[in-house]
Amino acid sequence: MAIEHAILGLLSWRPLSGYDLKKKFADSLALPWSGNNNQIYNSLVRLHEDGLVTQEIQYQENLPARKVYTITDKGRADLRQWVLTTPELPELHSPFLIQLAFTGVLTDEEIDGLLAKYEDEIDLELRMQQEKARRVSETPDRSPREAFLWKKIVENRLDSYQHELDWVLQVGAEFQGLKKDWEVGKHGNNG
Amino acid sequence: MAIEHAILGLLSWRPLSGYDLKKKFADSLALPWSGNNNQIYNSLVRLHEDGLVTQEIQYQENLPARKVYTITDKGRADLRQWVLTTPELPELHSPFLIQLAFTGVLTDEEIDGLLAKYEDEIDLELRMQQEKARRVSETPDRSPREAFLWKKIVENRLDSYQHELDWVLQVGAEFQGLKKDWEVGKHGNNG
DNA sequence: CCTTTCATGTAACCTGTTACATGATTGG
DNA sequence: CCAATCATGTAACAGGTTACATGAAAGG
Repeated sequence: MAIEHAILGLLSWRPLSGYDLKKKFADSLALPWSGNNNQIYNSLVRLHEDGLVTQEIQYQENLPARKVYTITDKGRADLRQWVLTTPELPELHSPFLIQLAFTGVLTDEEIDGLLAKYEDEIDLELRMQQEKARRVSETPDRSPREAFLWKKIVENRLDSYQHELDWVLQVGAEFQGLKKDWEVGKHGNNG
Repeated sequence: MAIEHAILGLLSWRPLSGYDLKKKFADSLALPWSGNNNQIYNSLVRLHEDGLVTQEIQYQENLPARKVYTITDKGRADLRQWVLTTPELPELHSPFLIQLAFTGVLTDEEIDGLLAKYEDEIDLELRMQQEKARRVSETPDRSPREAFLWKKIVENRLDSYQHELDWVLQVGAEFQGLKKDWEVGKHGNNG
């Protein structure tokens, strides 16, 4: 499971608690998980059972106890092997494209509206992610090589939004241009 | 659920059986589902229960009976409403980026190897999808407007592979250029 | 003889989400 | 007084996959 290896990866940098990991995932642009408890706490139990991490309970004054996890040699070996496995293809989940596929029943204007809404959403999301990327550095105290790769990973994600934005702008523009042809073609209007 | 609306969308074109739908999904570049039985047959049961489709059993000589589903007015209304809902943002699932994020333990050459493998895979997939796009037309007997939109949907998917390919080529090239700097920076090698 | 096509359906599993549950401490 | 932070965990659900199960007919 990828999230277990992502957890192992973060633990290979320094020991962390479940709560720490949760925040890392929630704040990260590079690690695309929501940081929900279920996955993290259950993954940690499995990693512990498999001997890939060790657990140390730290009792604190005035605060709940923390379970701090440290990667083991077995864990490092497992991580290394996983990182070297043959890469999988990326998958794009775009519910909007499905919607667009079945707009046959809509008017040209309704489709214009949908495209415009989608454009606004992508644009907003892109700006927010760019802003977030500017604020937080995800690779403190890491090597220049790792800093470079993480920058490229974040770029990949931001570029895919930019690419989507470019696409919708172009579709919108071409759609405008073609509307007249369609009107001529059918000598009437649609609905 | 999006796949139920995709099914409803296809049924809005013409009545189809579960088996027909399965093939449509399996062959489609625009509809990103594998076409597994579980989803399709269960979705059809739900759509039928909700009165969005009607079912007609067609008995055949020398072949199993077909259950052919036809969209109802209620189904068309439901589809129209869904198509008009506010678009959701696309999600990119890229396990490779997670792998790359934790390559700290690898040598520069091992990372080169990973990038090259990923490039090959994306390139191969892109060619296969392009070939498939050339072979099959997914919008027979549809309006020019719908043909245009479906072309754009397929373009979106192909472009996202092309974009990924461009990205990995650039990362690979930059990585080559920086290797020397890193060597100089640490006056040694890594592993 | 074996594989593919036709056609329907079920079972088991994996990954991910939101929401619920508990409970002390700190800060506005 | 209310919300946020710390910290762990569980439950219910949604969406997707592969594999199993059945069985006739056609084609190489």
